[in-house]
Amino acid sequence: MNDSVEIRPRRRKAGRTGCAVEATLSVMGGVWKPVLLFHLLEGKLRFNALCRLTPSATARMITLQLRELEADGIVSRTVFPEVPPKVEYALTDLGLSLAPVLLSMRDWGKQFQELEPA
Amino acid sequence: MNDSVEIRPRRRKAGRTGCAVEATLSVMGGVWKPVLLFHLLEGKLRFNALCRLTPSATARMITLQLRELEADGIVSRTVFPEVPPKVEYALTDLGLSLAPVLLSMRDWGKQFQELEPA
DNA sequence: CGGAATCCCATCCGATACTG
DNA sequence: CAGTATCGGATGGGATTCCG
Repeated sequence: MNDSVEIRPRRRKAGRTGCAVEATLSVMGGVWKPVLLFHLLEGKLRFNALCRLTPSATARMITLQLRELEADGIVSRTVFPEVPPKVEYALTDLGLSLAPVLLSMRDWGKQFQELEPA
Repeated sequence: MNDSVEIRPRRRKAGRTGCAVEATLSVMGGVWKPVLLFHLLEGKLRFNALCRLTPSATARMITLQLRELEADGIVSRTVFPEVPPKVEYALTDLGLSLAPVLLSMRDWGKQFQELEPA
């Protein structure tokens, strides 16, 4: 399956293109990462719980996004060796430091939803 | 060119999927919108100025993103009828209300860049 | 339960050329 | 200067199936 060729795609694309905002986006860019992180603000969650909280994303996408967040040190993944399997995701300290960003996004979204009757 | 068929793609996808964060992302989601908006926080900018401030994006993408932001009432576009042409982009009041989100993103990115020597 | 692998089509987006 | 038009390759991501 693996041709032993480390692909490593466009990761770290905008690590420091000069703009601090791009650095943030290199970590939490994408449509679902902020949503996943926001849900994790309230505490650790199992995989299926995250799926239920994010119905607009497929399980596949949630897996991929979580893997990237894990690789960036934003979330931790704990596997409990039991049957049936149980995996818990939680924010790391670094992930927790994103709280101000996530909360301001939630606040703005709440305001926006109120003035958008559509 | 136009078959008079309003396509209107996946816009308004996550207007109110229940999660306020998704509502915010439906407006400022995407890789370059936050960057463009952040630059506009400091005042109105001409098209080429935005291009210079966002070298990682092509002019084409900047145009498209600005058009979406304009349609969502986040930025305004002012054309000056002179030669050579001159177009200025600025935040609307609604766009300005995104400042807390943009600033917290900048703050986090700055911190992140400092502890990332790479 | 929590994934990984594969298929495969829709779209994104860069490059290029042209315009008022 | 500030775009638009078009093409074509790359990518994204949904659906499905299978596995420990």
